Amino acid sequence: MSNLDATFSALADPTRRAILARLALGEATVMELAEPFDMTQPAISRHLKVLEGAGLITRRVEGTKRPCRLAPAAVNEIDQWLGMLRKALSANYDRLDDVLAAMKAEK
Amino acid sequence: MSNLDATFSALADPTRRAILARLALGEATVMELAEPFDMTQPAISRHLKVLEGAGLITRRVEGTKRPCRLAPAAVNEIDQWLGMLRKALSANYDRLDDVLAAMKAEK
DNA sequence: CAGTTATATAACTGTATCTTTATATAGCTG
DNA sequence: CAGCTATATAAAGATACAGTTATATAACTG
Repeated sequence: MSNLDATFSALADPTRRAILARLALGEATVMELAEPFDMTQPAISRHLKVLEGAGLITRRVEGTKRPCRLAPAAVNEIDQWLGMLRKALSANYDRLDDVLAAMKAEK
Repeated sequence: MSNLDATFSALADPTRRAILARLALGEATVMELAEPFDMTQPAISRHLKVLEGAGLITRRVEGTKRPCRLAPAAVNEIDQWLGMLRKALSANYDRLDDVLAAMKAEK
């Protein structure tokens, strides 16, 4: 599984995106992350494992707690890949034949 | 299923990302898209349906062909969501306590 | 119109994913 | 050390997904 596979499929789950949104506010432990969800702790642990595997978060050990925080690597990787699409899209936008085709398709 | 769910899970598949990469070079028909893959035509048709459902491509009718092209909507949506993470990551990077914690974690 | 081409849909199979309950581990605390 | 807290792992079930073959549709072509 390529790293992009792991990253995109990690982001495909709304619970995991919500966890990331929470971590955007700052570090949090597993219990803190689990609290807003109507879901058991093991389920959250698994989601965190997926996020960590994708390089979207890191965890450190602090006694019995495992505080999580956002990691930049995966986001950079996505950005890089999306860059290819963005570039193609803006290039297409500038091409006259594409614009005309789009207009025809709209009617 | 939120639109982000659809978009990210569409991108989680390497075949679909390859199809998008191909479309970044310009419009292509289903057969043209299927050709490089060791996979049957129905499988590709399905992938295209997923990409269309996610708003990543559009198709027009041209006789018996259905040429596909990239669509900007989904990419914009992703960019917007990733923006939240990017912002949080750069904010964290600037915070001294986070930097120190990261250094401690490294040892 | 018959045959071929381009694409879609259906039914099915195998595998992966999300969630749960039950249990294990490891640190903290009285 | 007994028991509580924070987290992880395992087994199991339900649902979703990617692929296949077989078949349908609909437009071109001679």
